Amino acid sequence: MVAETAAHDVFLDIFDGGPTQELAPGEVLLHAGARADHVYNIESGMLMVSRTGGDGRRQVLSFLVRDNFVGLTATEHYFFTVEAVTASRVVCCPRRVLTERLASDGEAERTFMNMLYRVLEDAYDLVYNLGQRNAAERLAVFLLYIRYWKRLSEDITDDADGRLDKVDLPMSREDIADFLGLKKETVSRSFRQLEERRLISRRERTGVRIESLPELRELAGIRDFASPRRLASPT
Amino acid sequence: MVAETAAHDVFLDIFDGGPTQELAPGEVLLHAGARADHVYNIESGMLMVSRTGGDGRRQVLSFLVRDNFVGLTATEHYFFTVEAVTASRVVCCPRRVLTERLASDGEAERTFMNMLYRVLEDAYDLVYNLGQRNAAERLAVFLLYIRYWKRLSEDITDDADGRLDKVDLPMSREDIADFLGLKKETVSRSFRQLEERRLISRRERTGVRIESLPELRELAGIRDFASPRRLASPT
DNA sequence: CGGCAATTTGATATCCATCAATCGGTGTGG
DNA sequence: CCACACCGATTGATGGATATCAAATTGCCG
Repeated sequence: MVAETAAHDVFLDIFDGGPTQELAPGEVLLHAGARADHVYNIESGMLMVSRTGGDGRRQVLSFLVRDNFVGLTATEHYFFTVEAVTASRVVCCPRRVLTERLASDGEAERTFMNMLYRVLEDAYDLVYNLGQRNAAERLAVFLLYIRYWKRLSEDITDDADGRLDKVDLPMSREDIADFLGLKKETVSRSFRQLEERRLISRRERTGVRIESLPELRELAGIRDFASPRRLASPT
Repeated sequence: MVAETAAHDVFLDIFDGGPTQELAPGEVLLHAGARADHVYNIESGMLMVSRTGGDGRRQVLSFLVRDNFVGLTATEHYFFTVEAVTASRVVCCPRRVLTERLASDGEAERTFMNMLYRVLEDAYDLVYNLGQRNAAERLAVFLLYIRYWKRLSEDITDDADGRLDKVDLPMSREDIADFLGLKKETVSRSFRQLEERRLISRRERTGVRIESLPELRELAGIRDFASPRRLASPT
């Protein structure tokens, strides 16, 4: 895990001293179809990547946190829309700078490619989740996913005091629904179901406490997430 | 498109003279979890990439045809299982050879990375399909997907004689179901539904003729597939 | 405290899964 | 060449999970 961070740092310096941008909740950082001129790194907050069909149906593809990349694409245009879930700060870097860095630095390029592989594995995790699991199982996977991110973005290695079992869900029920391929009412009912089975408890709007991690994992059918770090997301 | 093929050829030569392997329908080329020692290129036939959960649920992640890569992974082990759908022939190459080639040849590495991006876009297409569309829509997308592959693998650029509208589905209904997150009975009923709406007609087990491409596209909610080529698939 | 938006809860409808036959093609042996 | 058996696909009947529509509640912010 530490090695992973170090590897990532190999080219994080392209953002050093770059202009930062503050985003309010709901603010859009970049639109699907716009020219892909820049890449961003997240300094704080949470962003959301989504794709909306011609008929308005929206699929949320991922949630991004600190040190995740935004704006990666092989083409001239962004494929997805990225917006802020919570107040966030991002650093900007011309896409050309990243490109040139990768072209001139073999180690950076290999590291970057490993990042892409991880993102791909995440995408396939989501495919499995949507294709094979029911509503409660999808929500269980989602909670473990968020918990995992929290560990990473807060650099928690030891969880003796159980901080990891209190996860915060700043996104709306509808955002969660669009991520899990469900409707918001079904998400609500699935929360209640997990609560009645004593796997979680809730406080206020966004707070969830994991009461039984083993049972939640069993429901999710997951030992743990395979990828040691989720670093990038193309758009 | 031509440029794309040329770009691909940049490192296809690593397979030159390599040992080939014949696969019978249903034969497994590589297992999830096995050591990732080799990569393969498909010379003929069709393969299928899938992932099976601890409880036996299976998600098919993609179907692969000529010149698709098999066995790509960032880790020491394959993540997915790859098996033959039809009788197939693959060429083998030690993974190290590919790695070294990419490390020493910047152009090859960039080309390879673009392949990865395309695979990622495919994966997100599938996410949208599973998360947001109903059974008939998913099947419509699948048919267009197969049709698109056929165009690529047979190098059809002009379709004056309508060959593209006759697509062949060599995989079983269950394979299709596991790809689309449905059950085989639902796939059957969805075929019938498309037939009753006169969007397709069927001959024998595997033959489908697209009777109204515009209407099929409208149902799928797709103008066309964005990626000019689908080249690789990690495992 | 009051009002608004998000969430939850409730009632019902729809779609897909499940279970159970039947069909149909394919291959085999008489 | 035909009869039969087998296996995948289709069709039918029913059940269950999620969507939809509507109302009540909660939390949030002025």
